[in-house]
Amino acid sequence: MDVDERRRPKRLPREVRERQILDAAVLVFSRHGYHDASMDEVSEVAGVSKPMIYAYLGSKEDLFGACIRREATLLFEAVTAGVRDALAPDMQLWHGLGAFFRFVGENRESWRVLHRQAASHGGPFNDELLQMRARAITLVTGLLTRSTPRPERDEQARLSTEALAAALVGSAESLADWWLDHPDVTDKMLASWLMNLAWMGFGDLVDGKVWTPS
Amino acid sequence: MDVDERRRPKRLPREVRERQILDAAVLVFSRHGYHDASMDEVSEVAGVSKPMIYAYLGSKEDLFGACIRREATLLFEAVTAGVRDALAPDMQLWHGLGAFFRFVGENRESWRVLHRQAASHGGPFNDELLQMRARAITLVTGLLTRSTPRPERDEQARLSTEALAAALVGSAESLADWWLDHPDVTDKMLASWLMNLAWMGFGDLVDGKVWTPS
DNA sequence: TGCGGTACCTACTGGAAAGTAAGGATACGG
DNA sequence: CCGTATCCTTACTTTCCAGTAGGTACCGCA
Repeated sequence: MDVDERRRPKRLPREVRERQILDAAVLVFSRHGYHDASMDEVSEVAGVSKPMIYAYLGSKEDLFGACIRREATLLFEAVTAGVRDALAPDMQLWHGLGAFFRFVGENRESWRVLHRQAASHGGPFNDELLQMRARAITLVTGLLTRSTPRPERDEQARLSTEALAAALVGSAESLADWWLDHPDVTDKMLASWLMNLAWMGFGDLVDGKVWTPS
Repeated sequence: MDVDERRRPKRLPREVRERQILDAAVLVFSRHGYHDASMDEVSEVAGVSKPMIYAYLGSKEDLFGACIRREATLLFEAVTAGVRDALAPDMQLWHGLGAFFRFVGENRESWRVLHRQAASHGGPFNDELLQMRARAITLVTGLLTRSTPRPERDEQARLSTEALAAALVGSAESLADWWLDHPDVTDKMLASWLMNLAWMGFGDLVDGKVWTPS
């Protein structure tokens, strides 16, 4: 009876604690945003005292940066894993969108942190996030570029392609946000809708033409 | 010599001061974000002491809400003014996009406040912003709905149309953000690119088909 | 000229939260 | 059973900033 195991928190290796702390931080940041989240709350949710966080993960900014980095990497890996290089461009896009919405559906908090909170800073971790988005845009840009038959690409064409990639990435992000308010639809429906918009355009959709995976 | 007019701030009517304060607040909020913006800095930029702000505009949240409301209203009015009801759907969209990018180009700070800062809150003014975005989505949804020839609209079709409207609105927002990093392009180019994406889709664009205003 | 009201200020308070000091407890190798 | 590295805590300091108390200067009007 000398040791009550529920009250006595076990000593755990650093690696495990760091994961717990990061998990808690993602949750708290996603709920309150960067500034309204307090280190005290993170420590409470993580079940660890505050100095541990500072010892393991550094300052609040460092902690936030670590969250962003971890979640963004996971998301990016999920998307790239979904894209198979050998496929036709439209099918690549299709799989990429599918992987994206699947990830968001399974990791709501991660998505909130990435998209809402991280975007609203001038801080250093914002770069981290912008960089990740830039990689996504690059990915899509390459996909679009490869899908154009003739390679006479002047500066104008290159710019417009990148812009369209940015627009496409943005529409996926916004659709993911819209999803938060309409939880009844599935990830597959979203992917299919956006795919149709991106590949067919409203002009064709109005005429009843649709895109379907070949 | 009894009165140095430059040092002696004139007594101004409330209306004027409120405008000055709001202008300053939009600037400061757009630079630092909601939390890193201090009322002291707002008061300094506005050329007015802090208690004036509290007397006229209320708390910090109230002030921010007032900024959002003013800027969002301006943006929304600019867009709706650009859309002529009598035109064909594609032309309506075209004019709406043009008005949107023109506004963003002429009001960068407003845009930053609206899109970046306001989105990252759970607070009450976030509703203000979400509501404004919802109105934009509604506008586009109506436009798209009217453009479909046959009105056999089941729930599924209605949902997908709204989702596409959300995606379109989001892509315009993202493109506006992308613009901040690529200042050389013009508002007309952006509107044209996005119009092509939205109406023709990549499938047609790859084939060399383009949309042009009729 | 005095009275009320509005514009406006300096200088403070209170509280929240980032970050830290200093030490306690546990495992483990010798 | 002793040393030492690691895990972990309570309780504190410090800074920053939203919000306010209380008072001054100016205007219109009787």
